[in-house]
Amino acid sequence: MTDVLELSPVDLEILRVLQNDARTSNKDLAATVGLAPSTCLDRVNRLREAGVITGQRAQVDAALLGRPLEAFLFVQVRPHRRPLVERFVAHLLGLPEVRAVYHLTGPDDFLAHVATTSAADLQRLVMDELTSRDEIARVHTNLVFQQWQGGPLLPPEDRRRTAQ
Amino acid sequence: MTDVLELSPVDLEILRVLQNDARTSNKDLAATVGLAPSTCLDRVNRLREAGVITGQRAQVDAALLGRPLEAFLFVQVRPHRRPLVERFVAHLLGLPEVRAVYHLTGPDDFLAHVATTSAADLQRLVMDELTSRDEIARVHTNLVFQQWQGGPLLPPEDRRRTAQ
DNA sequence: GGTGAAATGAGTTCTCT
DNA sequence: AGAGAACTCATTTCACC
Repeated sequence: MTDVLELSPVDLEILRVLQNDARTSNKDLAATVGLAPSTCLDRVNRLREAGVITGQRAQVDAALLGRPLEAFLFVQVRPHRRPLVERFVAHLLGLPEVRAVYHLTGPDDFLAHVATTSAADLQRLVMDELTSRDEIARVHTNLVFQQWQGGPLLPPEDRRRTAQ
Repeated sequence: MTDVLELSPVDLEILRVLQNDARTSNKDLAATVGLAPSTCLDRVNRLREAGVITGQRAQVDAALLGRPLEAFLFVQVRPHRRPLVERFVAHLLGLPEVRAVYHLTGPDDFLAHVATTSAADLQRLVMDELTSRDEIARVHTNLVFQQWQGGPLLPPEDRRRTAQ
């Protein structure tokens, strides 16, 4: 848990591989980065303990799960005070449609990424779960046409993107 | 690759567990969902082949990697035509700061989630990589104060959130 | 579809460098 | 910090229900 993290080139390679596929076996990972499996396992464990790797989650196809309509909701919370805001965020995170919530600067305080079954479901979400609440001043809704994920996140000095 | 996916309660349990931790061992997963390991492995493979599970990525702490300042960039692309838009998105995805890109409805066409090293780095990103391009009409920048991830994404009929 | 045993292969520990 | 052997345990296959 040091503030100044020393990440060797090998660590960066590990982070790159695991951000592409978190289920890469330790044996394969070791071969890719040029270490013995035992040594490689050690480095991965260090990265976990240091908090650099925070978790690994399976990603799912929202449309195949019956949620083909995604949207971003821009929400203005009226008295922008902490207790109200915390309860509002907790409420959002309890909804099955919510993929992520962001607290932002700017005129709209919160941004929620949601995945809904239909336009009717989206309308219900906005009206019954958001605008019906006292603390919600305004909600703007924008649909998601398409989305892309960036490559692995790496420290600034190691700018190189690999082919894969 | 069927259009109508039949997801049993066991499949949903599997999706829930793997969205929490994609490295859950097949043995543990089988025990959790109440199947023999061999059967469980079969179901997970089916979910992969059906495209329901699209991948699994390690998540990293952007701040610990030296990127403590995250932001959303709202970008208006001027002639909103396909070839221009595709090159613009490809350019964005090639930048090491970009975590995700979304094509949206509304006045701002694109939304980019970025992780930068500093305000100066963010300024450079906006000015040198975005506003300097001919097709970019406008960029609005909002900083991210805090962010939260929603729970596992599940089909609409199975609304229940588990305790975790 | 589900199971359990058997074979294969990986994860993990330990000692040594 | 890294390596390699040895041990342990999980993954995967297959014949059967």
